[in-house]
Amino acid sequence: MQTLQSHVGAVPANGSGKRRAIIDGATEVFLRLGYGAASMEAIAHAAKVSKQTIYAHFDGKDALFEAIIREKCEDLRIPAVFDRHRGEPVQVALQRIAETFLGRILGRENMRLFRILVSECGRFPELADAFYRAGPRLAADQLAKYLAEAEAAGELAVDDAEEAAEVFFAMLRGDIYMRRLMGIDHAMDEAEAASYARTVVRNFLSAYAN
Amino acid sequence: MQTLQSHVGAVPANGSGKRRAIIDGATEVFLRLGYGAASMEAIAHAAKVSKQTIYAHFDGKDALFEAIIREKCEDLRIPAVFDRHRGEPVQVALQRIAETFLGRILGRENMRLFRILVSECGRFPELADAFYRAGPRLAADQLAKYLAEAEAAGELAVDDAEEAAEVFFAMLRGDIYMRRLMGIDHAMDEAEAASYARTVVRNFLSAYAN
DNA sequence: GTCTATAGATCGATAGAC
DNA sequence: GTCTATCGATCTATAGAC
Repeated sequence: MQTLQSHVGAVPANGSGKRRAIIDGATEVFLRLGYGAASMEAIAHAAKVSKQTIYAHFDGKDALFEAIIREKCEDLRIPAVFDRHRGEPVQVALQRIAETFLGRILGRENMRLFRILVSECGRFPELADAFYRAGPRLAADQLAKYLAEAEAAGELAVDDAEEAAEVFFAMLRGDIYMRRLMGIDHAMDEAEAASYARTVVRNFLSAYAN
Repeated sequence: MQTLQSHVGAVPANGSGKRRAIIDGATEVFLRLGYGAASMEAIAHAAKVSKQTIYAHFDGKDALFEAIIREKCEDLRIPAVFDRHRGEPVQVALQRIAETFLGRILGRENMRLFRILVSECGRFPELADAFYRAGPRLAADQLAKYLAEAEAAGELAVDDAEEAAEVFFAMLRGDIYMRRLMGIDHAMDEAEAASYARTVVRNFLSAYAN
């Protein structure tokens, strides 16, 4: 087994470009077709390399799949939309958070990623866990932290911040998340998302306002 | 092409048993392995018939898959838990509805069915639609009807019954539905479900109580 | 490292005997 | 209708030339 150093060093000027091309091509093919239907030949074609070049960089189909899914999960980590802005009312902050996440979680890339993880959670349980922790769990934890701070500041009445955060995101996903998952509905445009977010925030504040 | 009459009539005493065995075996294998990973040989083995016997009853793998998924979707149609009982408070009715559905939608069979529909919604879009209409959509419509009646009776303040029904089920699914889908969490026991249902009903009534 | 060519296994579907 | 045996296609992974 070669060292990481030599492995990385062995693909310098043009080689690293190949690795990027493989990952990008594999990401596109896996997310579009799913694990089973994605053939190594289709991936090689999408990446514009030969099959053997893929096997020179990755141990096999499983390892390639793991690599691209883990990279996608890292991309999920969201910017800091949960920071409490000085003087910003809770309703405004929640509206901003809701709109941000509606755009993200209902987006095409996230849908494809979630579908493939649901399909393959039996074969790759650790990948589903990685997704959950980098996505829904992290977001809920950060919102819970925000809600707890708002409660401490006397702006909300949440006795269980973690539970409240989960309720917020559950309402945010709502029925359209299921429809999107099954390919029934299309994504919302910004106006629809803003309107739906207002409904969610209103319902949430009805239950947790001070 | 033979008539339906002759086709049904051609599998009488022992033949209809074979057809049942094929459907049962296929259901088990498809829901356990998914569409792609389920081989016709594995299905034949599970049904205790030969592969050719399957092809005598079904046009192919696609047709067999469609048949068993459609049967499963029919099984989803729920009993009448939405009827307004005379004198029953809204809170009690919603609690009963919530507990009933928590047991169903988080159950193992429903999870497996939903996973495979999410995986194959690209290949079989009409099956995903059939599931949605027989399951989540039907339930939400029935709850909306109940909520509208409760509103008319002055027991609730819902200006949009359909929206309120979707919010109710969205909260009911909550975070655990996603965890269950990805195989992270196990199903709730009855005590957990009852406790969680109380939280949902309380939050719902906070937003929509009269 | 990268290519072409192919081995080895498995799958969906079918042929032919009974 | 049901069985055994097999075809043709396709897949992952590898061998060998450069």
